[in-house]
Amino acid sequence: MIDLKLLRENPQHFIDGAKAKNIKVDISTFLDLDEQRRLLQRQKEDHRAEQNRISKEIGPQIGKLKGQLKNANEDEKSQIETQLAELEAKPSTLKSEIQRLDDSIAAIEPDWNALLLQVPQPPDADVPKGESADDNVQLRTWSPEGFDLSHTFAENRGFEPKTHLELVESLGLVDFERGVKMSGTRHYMLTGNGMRLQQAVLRFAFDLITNKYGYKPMSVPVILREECMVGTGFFPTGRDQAYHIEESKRGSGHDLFLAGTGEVGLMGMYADEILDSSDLPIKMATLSTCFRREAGAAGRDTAGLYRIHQFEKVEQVVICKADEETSRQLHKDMLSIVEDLLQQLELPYRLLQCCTADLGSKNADMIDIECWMPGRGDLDEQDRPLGDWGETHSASRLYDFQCRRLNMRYRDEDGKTVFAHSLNNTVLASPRILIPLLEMHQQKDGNIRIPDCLKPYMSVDILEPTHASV
RNA sequence: GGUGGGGUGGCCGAGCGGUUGAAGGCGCCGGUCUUGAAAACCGGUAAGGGGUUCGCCUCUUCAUGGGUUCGAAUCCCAUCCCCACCGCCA
Repeated sequence: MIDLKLLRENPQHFIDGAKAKNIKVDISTFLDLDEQRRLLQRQKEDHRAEQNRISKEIGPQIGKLKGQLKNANEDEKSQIETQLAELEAKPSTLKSEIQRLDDSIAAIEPDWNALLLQVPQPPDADVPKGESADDNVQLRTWSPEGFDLSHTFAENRGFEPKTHLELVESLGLVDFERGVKMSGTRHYMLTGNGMRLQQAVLRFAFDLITNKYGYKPMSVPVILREECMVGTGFFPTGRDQAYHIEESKRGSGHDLFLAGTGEVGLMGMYADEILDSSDLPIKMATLSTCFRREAGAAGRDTAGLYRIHQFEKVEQVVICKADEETSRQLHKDMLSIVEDLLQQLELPYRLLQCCTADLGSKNADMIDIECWMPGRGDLDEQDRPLGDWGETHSASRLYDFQCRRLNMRYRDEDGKTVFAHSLNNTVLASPRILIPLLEMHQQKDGNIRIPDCLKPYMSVDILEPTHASV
């Protein structure tokens, strides 16, 4: 959520921000509603103040009279009752007026609130303007020794690469058919060494972030209440991307949603809390199953492990003090952890500065990391893919946007409560990471070399075409 | 699923129709004492919204939403959540 005061002071900044992000939200209607709401509220409060004043004045009188009433004779009784009726009638016009104002406010509030939740965080000034993901800016690339990104895979390695689809088939690493049989399109099963490799790479990533970089290991719920989804900024905009469990329709409690990322649980855990500032920055990592409906992606990346409904992800989240320098530095730190990881995995990657149009509603700034995937991209004359970058990581910098929505604060030196800043980044998501891992480490004979960093986590050094079920 | 008990400030906890925004304690801040610290003692210490001549003023908030009442933390209804025991069960 954006800062309402800032919006009132400088609406143009938010109008421009939404426009840069290609997000449609009617800010001028919101401001009208906001003005009306404030006016009504002020009137109501004036009436309330008056009512409270009267109430304080007549309260003790009523109490006294009621006491007298008990041991009064008939004449006195009727006199006292008249006085009581007079006193009790005093606030009645105020009451009905307050009721009327309340009703008016209640009529405005839902629209007011819905619009406020839709106002996106404006992109930072140093984020490049753009119309689509095509305008993202490459910051730098890295590739392991002996792999020159200006040449094709074949030129580097001396043989034509197979795609990950071909590799998982020949090596028996994935069973797509049965995954689809049970759950439908975009489902899969990792089998044998496929599952071993995924477990290895996840565990390697989790150990790296928690042991080497000191992030606190956490488990999180992935079935969450709507408040968590709204609080983290995934709702209302991304509502159709989440699986919805309609528990309320079964007469029990409330609805639940499946999280698309561990971030929801890691951030939601501190909702409505005032954190101890000496605990900041809080650095946490979780390994969780992620669920995405991929609504609107029909027809895109339908084959293979790239775009699927269920996957595993190691996620890093940082909650820090509300200081731009601090959160910018932490953002860089989080990216460098991923660079360390990908370098150990010996996977070529590039850093992409996302342009304004690609940021989504919650981010002030986002940097994606893409790995080189030889099996992706346009096809050559032989109908073989030329290779392409594929997104594997996304590092978000959000200022206080999430913490505001989650009502997550800390106390600063002066004892004032301040909304914290939050950041998050992928550490590693699988099976998507298996695509570059398999494609880049394939050998001429079709086997897969296991990089050194994964060897402690694997029972084999090389993946060979053994029987799929082993 | 059944029965019972609960949800109060940063935390613990009292209050069960009227100066209760809320006793008491812990924590935190300031002071006295001390060479310094601790202890002890004294004082202060909620959040959010609106307005402001930036001194303050004002409204809301005791799980949430309704209701009763001149007046609700306190009574009634609904919902959510937590705990205990029993049943079932991975």
